[in-house]
Amino acid sequence: MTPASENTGLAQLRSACSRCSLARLCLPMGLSESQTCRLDNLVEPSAPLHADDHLFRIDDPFTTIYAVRSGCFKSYVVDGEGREQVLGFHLPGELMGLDAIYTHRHRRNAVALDTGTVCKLPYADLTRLATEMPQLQQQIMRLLSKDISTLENMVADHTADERLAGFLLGLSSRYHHRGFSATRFRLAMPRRDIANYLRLAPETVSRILARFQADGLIAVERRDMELLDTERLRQTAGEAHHLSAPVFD
Amino acid sequence: MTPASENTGLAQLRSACSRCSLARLCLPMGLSESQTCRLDNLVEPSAPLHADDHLFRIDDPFTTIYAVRSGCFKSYVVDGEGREQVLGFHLPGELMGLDAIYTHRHRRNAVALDTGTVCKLPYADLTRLATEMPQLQQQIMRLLSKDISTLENMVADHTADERLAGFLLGLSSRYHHRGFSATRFRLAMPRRDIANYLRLAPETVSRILARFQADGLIAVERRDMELLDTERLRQTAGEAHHLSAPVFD
DNA sequence: CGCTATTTTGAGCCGCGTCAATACGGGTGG
DNA sequence: CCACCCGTATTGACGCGGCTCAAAATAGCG
Repeated sequence: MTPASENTGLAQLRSACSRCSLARLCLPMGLSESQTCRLDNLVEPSAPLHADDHLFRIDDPFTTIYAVRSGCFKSYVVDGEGREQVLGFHLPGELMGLDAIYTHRHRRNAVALDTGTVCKLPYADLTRLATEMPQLQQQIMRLLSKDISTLENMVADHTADERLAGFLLGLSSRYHHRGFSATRFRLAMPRRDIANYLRLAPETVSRILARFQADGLIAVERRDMELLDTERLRQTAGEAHHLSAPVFD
Repeated sequence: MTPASENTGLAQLRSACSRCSLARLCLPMGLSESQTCRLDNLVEPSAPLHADDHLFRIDDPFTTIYAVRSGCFKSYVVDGEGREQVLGFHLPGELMGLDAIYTHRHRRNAVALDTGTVCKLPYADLTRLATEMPQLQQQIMRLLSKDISTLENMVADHTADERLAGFLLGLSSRYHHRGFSATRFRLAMPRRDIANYLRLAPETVSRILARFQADGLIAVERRDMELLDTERLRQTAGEAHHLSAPVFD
């Protein structure tokens, strides 16, 4: 192998947002090709992670923002009584760690739900680049602002039916934007995590999924989900259109 | 009056973050004196607003970030069935409108609860200045990130007791940071708004306040609130330390 | 094939919302 | 100064959505 091809190989391995199929969903969204190349130099790809591998834990010093490259991740906190509280599921192209900017320490734990990889973005380098690149600054602020909008959606007091319907529609939309089917997908997370995320009991999730199925809204078999009647599902969700963080629309 | 003194007068009127007692809580936090002066040139003070005056409404084009200078403001959305949903109360030094960055349109309504004033910050100018002033960029991102943390606090499924105790402690902390008493303050908002913000029924708020009073935690008379036992109040709040957006600690 | 984690199903109960009535307070006009 | 009125707040009775506890069914895995 020649040094030249070695370099090319290394550059590809080093990340190449410019060639990443997720670029239009991720941090490079809206950046020009040359701007994306400058971003490439910051990004460091991770070794493959496996289920239960943690990316960071609460109170870890905040140095890095993580972008999901493949797989599905979960972020959560643990309260004083040891109860887990799921705060989000993160699909490829989505960022994790943004809420740590304020405290300089992570405010959540982040863990892989299955095998996956991430891109690491050193925050100091990222902000330095952002001062030189107004579009990147804009993009970071837009992503922060979007997280706020999504959380605002979460705080509304929806019924269990609305929450679950909204969650399924949100997942559907996110998978669709990534080139997967909007109506058939595999749930990366157990019922327990879905229930916890939606602030419901696992039993409630099971019961409602069963009823949705009886009503012909969905066909569900363990982790395999099919949306049969998205229109009625949307009516059921009501205001909770996209109960699934972060939202892409 | 000489032109010089006219200019000085105008500059003071034009805002003077440099002289504002709220500077250490607001956007200028962490900026040097000369940096704050550059911010001064952007800021435009508002005419006094009265109760029920709106700053902006949902779907208004987003051009401006608002900083509360005096008074108390409420932000809320209205859902499809016409029900109001309170998303936050905003005290002096706090910013409103940050969640509109993503969509370029406002996602909430903002209204004065009593007589008050705000500072208007044109967003385009602000981001332009931020590219030249890394500390300002940092500060905006920190404030965005803090809003995320606060909302994360809100989404946890606390009991009604925890929510209300957390809300009172949050208000207490915010008043304290502004130089007011941490134990005696006047509620700027009616019970209905408190209940709505905490996702409770107004009747529930009344009942719990009555019980808190019977238990010696507080003394409350209409809008006048006194915290008698903050320690037990904190125990009651549990994880909901600061159920009041945005948080300052 | 047995072991364990996950999911489903059933029974009972409790926190909080809903509905309704009452009390309070601040403003207005006589 | 008092009578009246209306919005806000309180208090009580009752019902329901979703949680808890318990047990059975199913799937993944060594």
